[in-house]
Amino acid sequence: MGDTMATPEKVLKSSKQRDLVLQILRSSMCHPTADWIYEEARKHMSKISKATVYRNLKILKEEGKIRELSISPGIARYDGDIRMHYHIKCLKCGRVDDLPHVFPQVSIEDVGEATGYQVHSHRMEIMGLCPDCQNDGIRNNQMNRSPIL
Amino acid sequence: MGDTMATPEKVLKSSKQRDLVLQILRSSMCHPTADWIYEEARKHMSKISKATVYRNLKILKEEGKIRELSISPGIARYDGDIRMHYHIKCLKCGRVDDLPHVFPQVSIEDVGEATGYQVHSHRMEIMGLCPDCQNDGIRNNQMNRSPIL
DNA sequence: CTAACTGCAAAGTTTTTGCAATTGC
DNA sequence: GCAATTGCAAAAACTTTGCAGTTAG
Repeated sequence: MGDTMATPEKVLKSSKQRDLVLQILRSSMCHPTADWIYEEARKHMSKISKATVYRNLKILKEEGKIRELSISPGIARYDGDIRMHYHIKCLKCGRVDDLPHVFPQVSIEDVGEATGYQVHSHRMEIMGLCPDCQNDGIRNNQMNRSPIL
Repeated sequence: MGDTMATPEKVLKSSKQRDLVLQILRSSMCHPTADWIYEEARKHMSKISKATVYRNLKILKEEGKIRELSISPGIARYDGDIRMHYHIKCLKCGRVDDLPHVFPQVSIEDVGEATGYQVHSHRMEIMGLCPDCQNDGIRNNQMNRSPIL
């Protein structure tokens, strides 16, 4: 027969570690890096390993429960909010905020016709100076947030 | 201490290596990675080192002559076209194309008022399947690291 | 029971840095 | 000359993988 075998679907088990990673991501507002999540996780589960964090981020991403962002070149960041939304990023301190959902929708679908692409999704990133960085000309960036670009 | 000294501005010298990197980037249409640029550069200057490529990419970026893209999580890509334009990326093969400049402008500046940010620039990335990938096997949803490039 | 999951350590990638020699101005 | 630049190699930063032991179903 034609190889019509179903996908060798992997059956997931639950794990404390994966739950923790997801919970951290959902309750943080800073679009953190894997390393930041790892440090956070150690506070609740001291023996958790970085490999486990990376593996679970990958699984959660494939499950569609979290999103992997390309905001900083050379480093992946994660977002526990999978709803369609835009980001705004500070050029000075690297902080990334969510844009209010009311941001005007563009009719992206038209792009498909122009390019031949079959459009699935889109993302907009706006860059500038956050309120804090506009004020202090001092290099008081990063606060308690995750790493800088 | 009235440290009012002017910026210790660094005076750039020209170098064959930097010129080569810039020329490669301007004549390539594939939004390449640093490594791709390095391999390309070796074809013209066999002794060039990867460190030199990285250093020059950084300098060119700071000079504003090229742009660093965040398209693929965990790896930086570069663009020799610094004009404002959008990108469209294939979810299957990872290829990144430019969008026609006619793409409708959004009034981004309004975002400043809503967020308190001082807006400098913005970028839009649209994702989907490129014409080639729409045809062959239907194993989409891969989010792979572009095998192309 | 057994396949998924974990911690650890080792390896793989991508990017940066220290240093002596070279080069542009 | 002097500082910017280079090649090399080593280090740092980020991510994945192999393996033996553990755990959920």
